Amino acid sequence: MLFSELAELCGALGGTTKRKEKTRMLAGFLHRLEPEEIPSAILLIVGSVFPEFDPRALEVGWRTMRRVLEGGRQTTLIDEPLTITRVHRTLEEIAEATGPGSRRRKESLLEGLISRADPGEVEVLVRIVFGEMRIGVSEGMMLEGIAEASASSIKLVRRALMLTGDLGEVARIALEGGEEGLGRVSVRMFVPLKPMMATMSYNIAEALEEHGGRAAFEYKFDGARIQIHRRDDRIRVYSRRLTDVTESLPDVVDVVRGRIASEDAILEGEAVAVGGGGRPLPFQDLMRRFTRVHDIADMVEKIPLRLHFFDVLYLDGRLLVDEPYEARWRLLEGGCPEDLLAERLITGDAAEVEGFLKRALEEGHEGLMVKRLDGRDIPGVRGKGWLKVKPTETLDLVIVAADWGSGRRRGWLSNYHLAAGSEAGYMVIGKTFKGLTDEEFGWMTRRLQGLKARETETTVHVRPEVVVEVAFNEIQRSPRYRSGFALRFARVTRIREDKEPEDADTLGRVKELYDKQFQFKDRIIL
DNA sequence: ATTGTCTGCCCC
DNA sequence: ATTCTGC
DNA sequence: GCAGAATGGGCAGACAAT
Repeated sequence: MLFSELAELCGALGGTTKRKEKTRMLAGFLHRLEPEEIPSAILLIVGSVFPEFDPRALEVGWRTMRRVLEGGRQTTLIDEPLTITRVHRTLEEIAEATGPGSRRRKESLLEGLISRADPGEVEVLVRIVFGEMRIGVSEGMMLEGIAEASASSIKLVRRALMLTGDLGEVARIALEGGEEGLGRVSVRMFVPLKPMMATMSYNIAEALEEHGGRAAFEYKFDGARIQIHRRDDRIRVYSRRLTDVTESLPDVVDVVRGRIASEDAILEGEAVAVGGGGRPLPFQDLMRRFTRVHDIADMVEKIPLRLHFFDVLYLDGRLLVDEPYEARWRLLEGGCPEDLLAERLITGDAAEVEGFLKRALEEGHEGLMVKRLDGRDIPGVRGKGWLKVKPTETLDLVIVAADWGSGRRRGWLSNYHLAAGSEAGYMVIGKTFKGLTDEEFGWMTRRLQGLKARETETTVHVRPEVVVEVAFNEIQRSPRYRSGFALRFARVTRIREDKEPEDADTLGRVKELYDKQFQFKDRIIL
Protein backbone atom coordinates (compact mmCIF):
# COMPACT_ATOMS: atom_id res chain seq x y z
CA MET A 1 0.00 0.00 0.00
CA LEU A 2 1.11 3.55 -0.66
CA PHE A 3 2.47 5.54 2.26
CA SER A 4 0.18 8.38 1.24
CA GLU A 5 -2.82 6.29 2.30
CA LEU A 6 -1.28 5.81 5.74
CA ALA A 7 -0.58 9.54 5.95
CA GLU A 8 -4.17 10.23 4.98
CA LEU A 9 -5.42 7.89 7.70
CA CYS A 10 -3.27 9.66 10.27
CA GLY A 11 -4.73 12.99 9.22
CA ALA A 12 -8.24 11.62 9.59
CA LEU A 13 -7.46 10.05 12.97
CA GLY A 14 -6.07 13.35 14.20
CA GLY A 15 -9.21 15.08 13.00
CA THR A 16 -11.50 13.46 15.53
CA THR A 17 -11.35 12.98 19.27
CA LYS A 18 -14.03 10.30 19.23
CA ARG A 19 -12.54 6.96 20.18
CA LYS A 20 -15.23 4.79 18.59
CA GLU A 21 -14.66 6.60 15.34
CA LYS A 22 -10.90 6.10 15.57
CA THR A 23 -11.47 2.40 16.23
CA ARG A 24 -13.61 2.08 13.11
CA MET A 25 -11.08 3.94 10.98
CA LEU A 26 -8.23 1.77 12.22
CA ALA A 27 -10.16 -1.45 11.68
CA GLY A 28 -11.12 -0.45 8.14
CA PHE A 29 -7.53 0.41 7.35
CA LEU A 30 -6.14 -2.83 8.79
CA HIS A 31 -8.42 -4.84 6.52
CA ARG A 32 -6.98 -3.17 3.46
CA LEU A 33 -3.33 -3.95 4.29
CA GLU A 34 -1.40 -6.77 2.68
CA PRO A 35 -0.48 -9.36 5.34
CA GLU A 36 3.25 -8.68 5.08
CA GLU A 37 2.89 -4.95 5.61
CA ILE A 38 0.72 -5.21 8.74
CA PRO A 39 3.49 -5.08 11.36
CA SER A 40 5.26 -2.10 9.78
CA ALA A 41 2.04 -0.16 9.23
CA ILE A 42 0.89 -0.75 12.80
CA LEU A 43 4.17 0.48 14.24
CA LEU A 44 4.29 3.53 11.99
CA ILE A 45 0.75 4.58 12.90
CA VAL A 46 1.60 4.68 16.59
CA GLY A 47 4.77 6.60 15.79
CA SER A 48 7.37 3.91 16.20
CA VAL A 49 9.60 1.87 13.96
CA PHE A 50 10.54 -1.02 16.21
CA PRO A 51 8.82 -3.02 18.94
CA GLU A 52 9.75 -2.03 22.47
CA PHE A 53 12.27 -4.75 23.18
CA ASP A 54 14.14 -4.12 19.91
CA PRO A 55 17.39 -2.36 20.75
CA ARG A 56 17.62 -0.55 17.43
CA ALA A 57 17.07 3.22 17.50
CA LEU A 58 17.01 5.85 14.77
CA GLU A 59 19.36 8.23 16.61
CA VAL A 60 17.76 11.06 14.73
CA GLY A 61 16.36 13.93 16.77
CA TRP A 62 15.08 17.41 16.13
CA ARG A 63 18.49 18.92 15.34
CA THR A 64 19.16 16.44 12.59
CA MET A 65 15.59 16.71 11.38
CA ARG A 66 15.82 20.48 11.21
CA ARG A 67 18.99 20.30 9.14
CA VAL A 68 17.33 17.92 6.72
CA LEU A 69 14.15 19.97 6.44
CA GLU A 70 16.01 23.24 5.99
CA GLY A 71 18.61 21.85 3.62
CA GLY A 72 17.74 22.70 0.01
CA ARG A 73 15.99 19.75 -1.54
CA GLN A 74 14.30 19.09 -4.81
CA THR A 75 11.59 16.64 -5.55
CA THR A 76 12.69 14.29 -8.23
CA LEU A 77 9.80 13.53 -10.51
CA ILE A 78 11.03 10.18 -11.72
CA ASP A 79 10.81 8.67 -8.24
CA GLU A 80 8.21 6.04 -7.58
CA PRO A 81 5.72 7.02 -4.87
CA LEU A 82 6.58 5.87 -1.36
CA THR A 83 5.09 2.66 -0.08
CA ILE A 84 4.63 1.70 3.56
CA THR A 85 7.16 -1.08 3.17
CA ARG A 86 9.71 1.23 1.54
CA VAL A 87 9.36 3.82 4.29
CA HIS A 88 9.71 1.24 7.03
CA ARG A 89 12.69 -0.36 5.34
CA THR A 90 14.46 2.98 4.98
CA LEU A 91 13.84 3.81 8.65
CA GLU A 92 15.41 0.47 9.53
CA GLU A 93 18.42 1.39 7.42
CA ILE A 94 18.68 4.70 9.26
CA ALA A 95 18.71 2.86 12.57
CA GLU A 96 21.23 0.36 11.33
CA ALA A 97 23.72 2.98 10.18
CA THR A 98 26.48 3.05 12.82
CA GLY A 99 30.16 3.92 13.02
CA PRO A 100 32.12 6.74 11.42
CA GLY A 101 30.11 8.64 8.85
CA SER A 102 26.84 7.23 10.12
CA ARG A 103 25.34 10.61 10.96
CA ARG A 104 25.81 11.77 7.42
CA ARG A 105 24.41 8.48 6.18
CA LYS A 106 21.34 8.80 8.41
CA GLU A 107 20.79 12.33 7.16
CA SER A 108 21.02 11.36 3.52
CA LEU A 109 18.64 8.42 3.94
CA LEU A 110 16.17 10.69 5.70
CA GLU A 111 16.56 13.32 3.03
CA GLY A 112 15.79 10.67 0.43
CA LEU A 113 12.48 9.93 2.15
CA ILE A 114 11.57 13.56 2.71
CA SER A 115 12.32 14.56 -0.85
CA ARG A 116 9.97 11.93 -2.19
CA ALA A 117 7.13 12.83 0.18
CA ASP A 118 4.34 15.34 -0.33
CA PRO A 119 3.70 17.83 2.50
CA GLY A 120 1.17 15.60 4.25
CA GLU A 121 3.55 12.66 4.14
CA VAL A 122 6.43 14.81 5.41
CA GLU A 123 4.37 15.77 8.44
CA VAL A 124 3.74 12.10 9.25
CA LEU A 125 7.36 11.11 8.61
CA VAL A 126 8.60 13.81 10.97
CA ARG A 127 6.25 12.62 13.68
CA ILE A 128 7.31 9.00 13.23
CA VAL A 129 10.96 9.98 13.55
CA PHE A 130 10.19 11.84 16.78
CA GLY A 131 8.24 8.81 17.98
CA GLU A 132 5.09 10.78 18.70
CA MET A 133 2.18 10.82 16.30
CA ARG A 134 -0.10 12.93 18.49
CA ILE A 135 -3.24 11.87 16.68
CA GLY A 136 -4.93 10.35 19.69
CA VAL A 137 -3.84 6.86 18.69
CA SER A 138 -1.29 5.11 20.77
CA GLU A 139 -0.99 1.57 21.99
CA GLY A 140 -4.40 1.43 23.69
CA MET A 141 -6.38 2.70 20.71
CA MET A 142 -4.42 0.49 18.36
CA LEU A 143 -5.36 -2.53 20.46
CA GLU A 144 -9.00 -1.50 20.10
CA GLY A 145 -8.55 -1.24 16.34
CA ILE A 146 -6.91 -4.65 16.15
CA ALA A 147 -9.68 -6.20 18.24
CA GLU A 148 -12.36 -4.66 16.03
CA ALA A 149 -10.64 -5.63 12.80
CA SER A 150 -10.12 -9.23 13.85
CA ALA A 151 -13.46 -9.62 15.68
CA SER A 152 -11.51 -10.61 18.79
CA SER A 153 -12.03 -9.64 22.39
CA ILE A 154 -9.94 -6.71 23.56
CA LYS A 155 -8.85 -8.77 26.54
CA LEU A 156 -7.30 -11.41 24.36
CA VAL A 157 -5.56 -8.80 22.20
CA ARG A 158 -4.22 -7.04 25.28
CA ARG A 159 -2.96 -10.31 26.70
CA ALA A 160 -1.11 -11.07 23.49
CA LEU A 161 0.62 -7.71 23.69
CA MET A 162 1.52 -8.25 27.32
CA LEU A 163 3.19 -11.52 26.35
CA THR A 164 4.94 -10.46 23.15
CA GLY A 165 5.57 -6.75 23.69
CA ASP A 166 5.14 -6.33 19.93
CA LEU A 167 2.11 -4.48 18.63
CA GLY A 168 2.85 -5.32 14.99
CA GLU A 169 3.14 -9.00 15.75
CA VAL A 170 -0.12 -8.95 17.73
CA ALA A 171 -1.91 -7.36 14.77
CA ARG A 172 -0.53 -9.96 12.38
CA ILE A 173 -1.60 -12.82 14.62
CA ALA A 174 -5.04 -11.35 15.25
CA LEU A 175 -5.80 -10.66 11.61
CA GLU A 176 -4.50 -13.99 10.40
CA GLY A 177 -5.69 -16.26 13.17
CA GLY A 178 -8.38 -14.37 15.07
CA GLU A 179 -9.14 -15.35 18.64
CA GLU A 180 -7.81 -18.82 18.06
CA GLY A 181 -4.43 -17.46 17.02
CA LEU A 182 -4.33 -14.98 19.87
CA GLY A 183 -5.19 -17.74 22.31
CA ARG A 184 -2.15 -19.69 21.20
CA VAL A 185 0.20 -16.88 22.25
CA SER A 186 1.95 -17.88 25.45
CA VAL A 187 4.73 -16.66 27.63
CA ARG A 188 8.24 -17.22 26.30
CA MET A 189 11.37 -17.09 28.36
CA PHE A 190 13.67 -14.23 27.40
CA VAL A 191 10.80 -12.30 25.85
CA PRO A 192 10.06 -9.68 28.52
CA LEU A 193 6.46 -9.10 29.60
CA LYS A 194 5.05 -5.62 29.77
CA PRO A 195 5.13 -4.67 33.44
CA MET A 196 2.17 -3.67 35.57
CA MET A 197 2.06 -0.08 36.72
CA ALA A 198 0.61 1.71 39.70
CA THR A 199 -1.92 4.48 40.00
CA MET A 200 -1.14 7.54 42.10
CA SER A 201 -2.83 7.78 45.45
CA TYR A 202 -2.56 10.83 47.67
CA ASN A 203 -2.91 9.38 51.13
CA ILE A 204 -3.05 6.15 53.03
CA ALA A 205 -6.69 6.37 54.10
CA GLU A 206 -7.79 6.76 50.49
CA ALA A 207 -5.62 3.85 49.35
CA LEU A 208 -6.86 1.61 52.14
CA GLU A 209 -10.47 2.42 51.36
CA GLU A 210 -9.95 1.79 47.65
CA HIS A 211 -8.80 -1.74 48.50
CA GLY A 212 -11.62 -2.58 50.83
CA GLY A 213 -10.04 -1.69 54.16
CA ARG A 214 -7.14 -4.13 54.09
CA ALA A 215 -4.17 -4.40 51.76
CA ALA A 216 -0.51 -5.27 51.38
CA PHE A 217 1.91 -2.37 51.81
CA GLU A 218 5.41 -2.60 50.36
CA TYR A 219 8.26 -0.14 50.45
CA LYS A 220 8.45 1.91 47.28
CA PHE A 221 12.12 2.20 46.36
CA ASP A 222 13.76 5.02 44.44
CA GLY A 223 15.43 2.78 41.92
CA ALA A 224 14.81 1.21 38.55
CA ARG A 225 12.37 -1.56 37.79
CA ILE A 226 13.89 -4.80 36.56
CA GLN A 227 12.40 -8.01 35.20
CA ILE A 228 14.61 -11.06 35.42
CA HIS A 229 14.27 -14.17 33.29
CA ARG A 230 16.12 -17.22 34.43
CA ARG A 231 16.21 -20.69 33.00
CA ASP A 232 18.98 -22.83 34.51
CA ASP A 233 22.22 -20.97 33.86
CA ARG A 234 20.78 -18.44 31.49
CA ILE A 235 19.85 -15.15 33.14
CA ARG A 236 18.70 -11.94 31.47
CA VAL A 237 17.71 -8.63 33.00
CA TYR A 238 15.17 -6.28 31.38
CA SER A 239 14.22 -2.70 32.15
CA ARG A 240 10.72 -1.33 32.52
CA ARG A 241 10.71 -0.47 28.83
CA LEU A 242 11.77 -4.03 28.01
CA THR A 243 15.35 -3.12 27.12
CA ASP A 244 17.89 -5.87 27.80
CA VAL A 245 20.23 -4.36 30.40
CA THR A 246 21.99 -7.58 31.41
CA GLU A 247 25.47 -6.51 30.31
CA SER A 248 25.41 -3.38 32.48
CA LEU A 249 24.36 -5.30 35.59
CA PRO A 250 26.67 -8.30 36.12
CA ASP A 251 26.23 -7.99 39.88
CA VAL A 252 22.48 -8.47 39.49
CA VAL A 253 23.11 -11.62 37.48
CA ASP A 254 25.46 -12.90 40.20
CA VAL A 255 22.88 -12.33 42.92
CA VAL A 256 20.25 -14.22 40.95
CA ARG A 257 22.62 -17.07 40.15
CA GLY A 258 23.93 -17.34 43.68
CA ARG A 259 20.94 -16.63 45.86
CA ILE A 260 17.69 -17.34 44.02
CA ALA A 261 16.54 -20.93 44.29
CA SER A 262 13.99 -20.82 41.45
CA GLU A 263 15.68 -21.94 38.25
CA ASP A 264 12.80 -21.48 35.82
CA ALA A 265 11.28 -18.14 36.68
CA ILE A 266 10.44 -14.57 35.75
CA LEU A 267 10.90 -12.23 38.68
CA GLU A 268 10.20 -8.56 39.14
CA GLY A 269 11.96 -6.21 41.47
CA GLU A 270 13.64 -2.87 41.96
CA ALA A 271 17.39 -2.19 41.78
CA VAL A 272 18.62 0.49 44.15
CA ALA A 273 22.09 2.00 44.46
CA VAL A 274 23.50 1.84 47.97
CA GLY A 275 26.30 3.78 49.64
CA GLY A 276 28.93 2.85 52.20
CA GLY A 277 26.50 3.36 55.06
CA GLY A 278 24.11 0.84 53.59
CA ARG A 279 21.55 3.52 52.83
CA PRO A 280 20.16 4.29 49.38
CA LEU A 281 22.01 6.72 47.11
CA PRO A 282 20.17 9.35 45.10
CA PHE A 283 18.57 8.16 41.88
CA GLN A 284 21.16 10.15 39.92
CA ASP A 285 23.85 7.78 41.14
CA LEU A 286 21.86 4.68 40.22
CA MET A 287 21.63 6.00 36.68
CA ARG A 288 25.40 5.91 36.40
CA ARG A 289 25.13 2.15 36.58
CA PHE A 290 22.15 1.56 34.41
CA THR A 291 23.04 2.17 30.78
CA ARG A 292 26.75 1.77 31.29
CA VAL A 293 28.82 -0.03 28.66
CA HIS A 294 32.38 0.96 29.64
CA ASP A 295 34.18 0.44 32.96
CA ILE A 296 31.37 -1.73 34.23
CA ALA A 297 33.47 -3.73 36.71
CA ASP A 298 34.84 -0.52 38.20
CA MET A 299 31.38 0.95 38.72
CA VAL A 300 30.02 -2.30 40.15
CA GLU A 301 32.43 -1.70 43.02
CA LYS A 302 31.89 2.02 43.37
CA ILE A 303 28.11 1.97 43.15
CA PRO A 304 26.82 -1.36 44.41
CA LEU A 305 23.20 -2.28 43.86
CA ARG A 306 20.69 -3.80 46.17
CA LEU A 307 17.74 -5.80 44.87
CA HIS A 308 14.22 -5.84 46.24
CA PHE A 309 12.00 -8.42 44.60
CA PHE A 310 8.26 -8.02 44.79
CA ASP A 311 6.64 -10.29 42.21
CA VAL A 312 6.97 -13.54 40.30
CA LEU A 313 5.20 -13.69 36.94
CA TYR A 314 6.19 -17.19 35.89
CA LEU A 315 7.52 -20.20 37.71
CA ASP A 316 8.36 -23.75 36.60
CA GLY A 317 6.28 -23.73 33.46
CA ARG A 318 3.35 -21.76 34.87
CA LEU A 319 2.31 -18.23 33.95
CA LEU A 320 1.16 -16.67 37.22
CA VAL A 321 -0.45 -13.43 36.12
CA ASP A 322 -3.92 -14.78 36.86
CA GLU A 323 -2.98 -15.88 40.36
CA PRO A 324 -3.95 -13.54 43.19
CA TYR A 325 -1.28 -11.34 44.73
CA GLU A 326 -0.95 -13.37 47.91
CA ALA A 327 -0.43 -16.63 46.05
CA ARG A 328 2.26 -15.02 43.89
CA TRP A 329 4.01 -13.65 46.96
CA ARG A 330 4.10 -17.09 48.57
CA LEU A 331 5.69 -18.53 45.45
CA LEU A 332 8.16 -15.65 45.38
CA GLU A 333 9.10 -16.26 49.00
CA GLY A 334 9.68 -19.91 48.23
CA GLY A 335 12.60 -19.17 45.93
CA CYS A 336 13.94 -15.87 47.24
CA PRO A 337 15.78 -15.18 50.51
CA GLU A 338 14.13 -12.72 52.83
CA ASP A 339 16.73 -9.96 52.50
CA LEU A 340 16.10 -9.79 48.77
CA LEU A 341 12.35 -9.26 49.19
CA ALA A 342 10.67 -5.86 49.41
CA GLU A 343 9.76 -4.91 52.98
CA ARG A 344 6.10 -5.65 53.43
CA LEU A 345 3.20 -5.25 55.83
CA ILE A 346 -0.36 -6.55 55.53
CA THR A 347 -2.86 -4.64 57.59
CA GLY A 348 -6.10 -2.72 57.71
CA ASP A 349 -4.91 -0.37 60.43
CA ALA A 350 -4.16 3.09 59.08
CA ALA A 351 -2.04 4.06 62.10
CA GLU A 352 0.12 1.00 61.59
CA VAL A 353 0.55 1.97 57.96
CA GLU A 354 1.61 5.49 58.94
CA GLY A 355 4.34 3.99 61.08
CA PHE A 356 5.44 1.73 58.24
CA LEU A 357 5.57 4.68 55.84
CA LYS A 358 7.63 6.65 58.34
CA ARG A 359 10.08 3.76 58.57
CA ALA A 360 10.32 3.54 54.78
CA LEU A 361 11.13 7.24 54.55
CA GLU A 362 13.62 7.14 57.40
CA GLU A 363 15.42 4.32 55.64
CA GLY A 364 15.75 6.63 52.63
CA HIS A 365 13.03 5.18 50.42
CA GLU A 366 10.36 6.89 48.39
CA GLY A 367 7.08 5.84 49.94
CA LEU A 368 4.75 2.84 49.80
CA MET A 369 3.07 0.66 47.24
CA VAL A 370 -0.43 -0.49 48.17
CA LYS A 371 -1.56 -3.76 46.60
CA ARG A 372 -4.89 -5.57 46.53
CA LEU A 373 -4.51 -8.90 48.31
CA ASP A 374 -6.61 -10.70 45.72
CA GLY A 375 -5.32 -8.62 42.77
CA ARG A 376 -4.23 -10.22 39.52
CA ASP A 377 -1.41 -8.86 37.40
CA ILE A 378 -2.66 -6.88 34.51
CA PRO A 379 0.64 -6.09 32.86
CA GLY A 380 0.75 -3.22 30.46
CA VAL A 381 -1.99 -1.16 32.01
CA ARG A 382 -1.93 1.26 34.88
CA GLY A 383 -4.47 -0.56 36.99
CA LYS A 384 -5.95 0.25 40.34
CA GLY A 385 -4.71 -3.02 41.79
CA TRP A 386 -1.49 -1.24 42.64
CA LEU A 387 -1.45 2.21 44.19
CA LYS A 388 1.55 4.31 45.11
CA VAL A 389 1.86 6.80 47.93
CA LYS A 390 4.78 9.23 47.84
CA PRO A 391 4.96 12.26 50.10
CA THR A 392 5.90 15.54 48.43
CA GLU A 393 7.29 18.86 49.55
CA THR A 394 6.58 22.32 48.20
CA LEU A 395 8.48 25.53 47.58
CA ASP A 396 7.14 28.95 46.64
CA LEU A 397 9.00 29.96 43.49
CA VAL A 398 9.01 32.86 41.08
CA ILE A 399 8.29 32.50 37.36
CA VAL A 400 11.06 34.23 35.41
CA ALA A 401 10.27 32.94 31.91
CA ALA A 402 7.87 30.69 30.01
CA ASP A 403 7.97 28.65 26.81
CA TRP A 404 5.21 28.58 24.20
CA GLY A 405 3.31 25.30 24.15
CA SER A 406 2.68 23.02 21.19
CA GLY A 407 -0.14 20.71 20.13
CA ARG A 408 -3.16 21.31 22.31
CA ARG A 409 -1.12 23.89 24.25
CA ARG A 410 -0.43 25.99 21.16
CA GLY A 411 -1.01 29.66 21.85
CA TRP A 412 -0.43 29.33 25.57
CA LEU A 413 2.68 29.97 27.59
CA SER A 414 2.65 26.56 29.19
CA ASN A 415 6.11 25.68 30.50
CA TYR A 416 7.33 27.87 33.32
CA HIS A 417 10.90 28.53 34.40
CA LEU A 418 10.97 28.49 38.19
CA ALA A 419 13.48 30.46 40.21
CA ALA A 420 14.57 31.06 43.76
CA GLY A 421 16.09 34.34 44.94
CA SER A 422 19.78 34.65 45.78
CA GLU A 423 22.43 37.35 46.13
CA ALA A 424 23.12 36.86 42.43
CA GLY A 425 19.47 37.44 41.53
CA TYR A 426 16.80 34.90 40.67
CA MET A 427 18.28 31.50 39.89
CA VAL A 428 16.34 28.89 37.91
CA ILE A 429 15.99 25.49 39.60
CA GLY A 430 13.64 23.83 37.13
CA LYS A 431 10.71 24.10 34.76
CA THR A 432 7.18 22.77 34.90
CA PHE A 433 4.18 22.45 32.60
CA LYS A 434 2.02 20.54 35.06
CA GLY A 435 -0.75 21.41 37.44
CA LEU A 436 -2.66 24.16 35.61
CA THR A 437 -6.05 23.72 33.98
CA ASP A 438 -6.72 25.05 30.49
CA GLU A 439 -8.45 28.03 32.04
CA GLU A 440 -5.46 28.76 34.24
CA PHE A 441 -3.10 28.48 31.27
CA GLY A 442 -5.15 31.19 29.58
CA TRP A 443 -4.97 33.41 32.65
CA MET A 444 -1.25 32.79 33.15
CA THR A 445 -0.47 33.49 29.50
CA ARG A 446 -2.13 36.90 29.69
CA ARG A 447 -0.52 37.68 33.03
CA LEU A 448 2.99 36.79 31.88
CA GLN A 449 2.69 38.64 28.59
CA GLY A 450 1.97 41.73 30.64
CA LEU A 451 5.29 41.21 32.40
CA LYS A 452 7.34 40.57 29.27
CA ALA A 453 10.94 41.77 29.48
CA ARG A 454 12.31 40.19 26.29
CA GLU A 455 11.53 37.22 24.13
CA THR A 456 12.98 34.68 21.74
CA GLU A 457 11.26 32.38 19.28
CA THR A 458 10.32 29.89 21.97
CA THR A 459 10.55 31.76 25.25
CA VAL A 460 9.13 34.85 26.89
CA HIS A 461 11.29 36.24 29.70
CA VAL A 462 9.31 38.14 32.31
CA ARG A 463 9.81 40.42 35.27
CA PRO A 464 9.87 38.24 38.39
CA GLU A 465 6.44 38.89 39.88
CA VAL A 466 4.29 35.76 39.71
CA VAL A 467 4.75 33.37 42.64
CA VAL A 468 3.61 29.75 42.43
CA GLU A 469 3.59 26.95 44.95
CA VAL A 470 5.49 24.04 43.39
CA ALA A 471 5.37 20.45 44.59
CA PHE A 472 8.34 18.15 43.93
CA ASN A 473 9.71 14.79 45.03
CA GLU A 474 13.41 15.49 45.30
CA ILE A 475 16.09 18.12 44.84
CA GLN A 476 18.90 17.00 42.57
CA ARG A 477 22.36 18.30 41.81
CA SER A 478 22.15 20.03 38.47
CA PRO A 479 24.94 20.18 35.91
CA ARG A 480 22.67 22.35 33.76
CA TYR A 481 21.43 25.17 35.96
CA ARG A 482 23.81 27.78 37.31
CA SER A 483 22.00 27.50 40.64
CA GLY A 484 23.48 23.99 40.92
CA PHE A 485 20.12 22.47 41.84
CA ALA A 486 17.09 21.08 40.03
CA LEU A 487 13.68 19.86 41.16
CA ARG A 488 12.56 16.35 40.26
CA PHE A 489 8.92 16.12 39.09
CA ALA A 490 8.04 19.76 39.68
CA ARG A 491 4.37 20.70 39.31
CA VAL A 492 2.37 23.79 40.20
CA THR A 493 -0.02 23.18 43.07
CA ARG A 494 -1.21 26.75 43.60
CA ILE A 495 -0.88 30.20 42.11
CA ARG A 496 0.16 32.37 45.04
CA GLU A 497 -1.54 35.63 44.21
CA ASP A 498 -1.20 36.49 47.87
CA LYS A 499 2.60 36.39 47.73
CA GLU A 500 5.16 38.85 46.49
CA PRO A 501 8.43 37.65 44.94
CA GLU A 502 10.25 38.79 48.09
CA ASP A 503 8.17 36.26 50.05
CA ALA A 504 9.22 33.33 47.84
CA ASP A 505 11.75 30.73 48.94
CA THR A 506 15.44 31.45 48.51
CA LEU A 507 18.26 29.44 47.03
CA GLY A 508 19.63 29.18 50.55
CA ARG A 509 16.46 27.36 51.55
CA VAL A 510 16.81 25.06 48.52
CA LYS A 511 20.35 24.15 49.56
CA GLU A 512 19.17 23.51 53.10
CA LEU A 513 16.48 21.10 51.84
CA TYR A 514 18.99 19.42 49.53
CA ASP A 515 21.38 18.72 52.41
CA LYS A 516 18.55 17.50 54.60
CA GLN A 517 17.86 14.71 52.12
CA PHE A 518 21.09 13.07 53.24
CA GLN A 519 19.76 12.60 56.71
CA PHE A 520 18.25 9.39 55.36
CA LYS A 521 20.29 8.76 52.22
CA ASP A 522 23.97 8.12 51.59
CA ARG A 523 26.19 10.50 49.70
CA ILE A 524 28.77 9.30 47.24
CA ILE A 525 32.07 10.97 46.47
CA LEU A 526 33.94 9.55 43.52
C1' DA B 1 43.49 12.40 22.36
C1' DT B 2 40.19 15.53 24.00
C1' DT B 3 36.02 18.12 23.89
C1' DG B 4 31.37 19.15 22.24
C1' DT B 5 26.84 17.89 20.29
C1' DC B 6 23.09 15.02 19.94
C1' DT B 7 20.25 11.21 21.27
C1' DG B 8 17.33 7.89 23.92
C1' DC B 9 9.88 3.89 22.28
C1' DC B 10 16.70 6.03 28.32
C1' DC B 11 15.63 5.90 33.42
C1' DC B 12 12.63 8.10 36.74
C1' DA C 1 7.89 10.57 35.83
C1' DT C 2 2.88 13.96 36.85
C1' DT C 3 -1.10 16.29 35.50
C1' DC C 4 -5.25 17.49 32.91
C1' DT C 5 -8.89 16.40 29.44
C1' DG C 6 -12.20 13.93 26.29
C1' DC C 7 -14.60 9.87 25.92
C1' DG D 1 -11.44 5.26 34.93
C1' DC D 2 -8.90 4.68 30.80
C1' DA D 3 -5.97 6.54 27.17
C1' DG D 4 -3.50 10.11 25.42
C1' DA D 5 -0.91 14.44 25.22
C1' DA D 6 2.42 17.60 26.92
C1' DT D 7 6.40 18.13 28.74
C1' DG D 8 10.37 17.80 33.25
C1' DG D 9 16.02 16.43 34.95
C1' DG D 10 20.07 13.72 34.37
C1' DC D 11 22.70 9.98 32.90
C1' DA D 12 26.11 7.38 29.44
C1' DG D 13 27.14 6.55 24.79
C1' DA D 14 28.22 7.43 19.99
C1' DC D 15 29.87 10.17 16.72
C1' DA D 16 31.80 14.74 14.98
C1' DA D 17 34.93 18.40 15.37
C1' DT D 18 39.21 20.16 16.94
